[in-house]
Amino acid sequence: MGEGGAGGGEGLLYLTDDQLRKGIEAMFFAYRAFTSDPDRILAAHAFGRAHHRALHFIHRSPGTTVTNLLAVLGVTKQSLNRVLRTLVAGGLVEARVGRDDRRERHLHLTPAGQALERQLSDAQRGRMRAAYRAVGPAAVAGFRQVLEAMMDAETRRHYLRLRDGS
Amino acid sequence: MGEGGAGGGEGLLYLTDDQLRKGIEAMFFAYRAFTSDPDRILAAHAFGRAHHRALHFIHRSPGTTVTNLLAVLGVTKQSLNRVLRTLVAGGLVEARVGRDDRRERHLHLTPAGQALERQLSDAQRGRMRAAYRAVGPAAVAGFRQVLEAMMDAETRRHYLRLRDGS
DNA sequence: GAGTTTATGTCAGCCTTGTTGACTTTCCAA
DNA sequence: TTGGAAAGTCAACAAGGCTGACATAAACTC
Repeated sequence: MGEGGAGGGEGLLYLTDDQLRKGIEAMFFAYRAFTSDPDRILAAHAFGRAHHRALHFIHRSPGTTVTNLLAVLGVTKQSLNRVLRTLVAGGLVEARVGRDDRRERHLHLTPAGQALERQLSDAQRGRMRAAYRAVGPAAVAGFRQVLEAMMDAETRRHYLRLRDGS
Repeated sequence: MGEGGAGGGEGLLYLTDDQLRKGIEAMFFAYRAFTSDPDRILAAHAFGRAHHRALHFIHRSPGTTVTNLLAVLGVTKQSLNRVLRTLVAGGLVEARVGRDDRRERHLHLTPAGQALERQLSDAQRGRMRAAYRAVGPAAVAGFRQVLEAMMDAETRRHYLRLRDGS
């Protein structure tokens, strides 16, 4: 019946290649906007996007270990280590030796780190809030549902643990 | 009344900092998944994400010029030129001198370029289709609405021109 | 026809952020 | 006491951004 091979006609028009393509392009353009505000702030501090990610998740899970952060961020320890080193050197992050297991480093934001994290997340939330307000709660619910359905199982685990309170 | 300062109580709970934070984290994790399938394919061909973006938009707008592609992708000409050079050298893209204005290069995918683009977009659409199917058309509509509301005005212009047919 | 602007390409160099591989130190646990 | 996990370090490399400077051809303008 001309629905692009989906057949049946029970309202599957939203699964056509054309609709999927529009969703793909929307993700590309929106993600660029999504990172643009923090990027501007970071540039002024001589930090990059990787530093923002580290600050965000340390803020979310104070006292988290390097290994845990590694799993959440999905990068190598060498890559993360370089970022953490500059954050510690810059006085934004403190790496405390673990009490129970003294091999572990528990990561915390310093007051300066909290200030920058706040500045970055304020900017990012500002854009998100404007978008949410413009489209209303029903659209927002759909937005989150699609994003969650796109994640890999492993990634979703990390996401849900954060979403539902660590 | 305890709605995080939004006040009024007319169902503004979806605008709390906590809800916004969940949306931000969902964007981060979903975007990583979103790019993971093409990234795997590209790695096997010794290409990167930048090549994928160029292939995608040349496929979408056959005969587009370098300047136009520059505006859509939002990168410098030096950066794009490096990518285009390898795509032309690899026989995936053809740069034809313009008829009316012979300074312009009109970009087209070769059959090999079309084949790779198809492989990449099939993978990306596959993930998107599964997510769409899992949540249904209403959620998908909300997903697109939020993404479009997040874009900068300038970016949205490019997006809409593509969305509604170039 | 001369001068300016536009479209494109190119060279050189820099930065961030990712990668792999090899190795060391620390230290918990069997 | 020994094996292995956690953490850190060094070296080298690549992708893909960036800036600045410059070249060329073509189109446009006066």
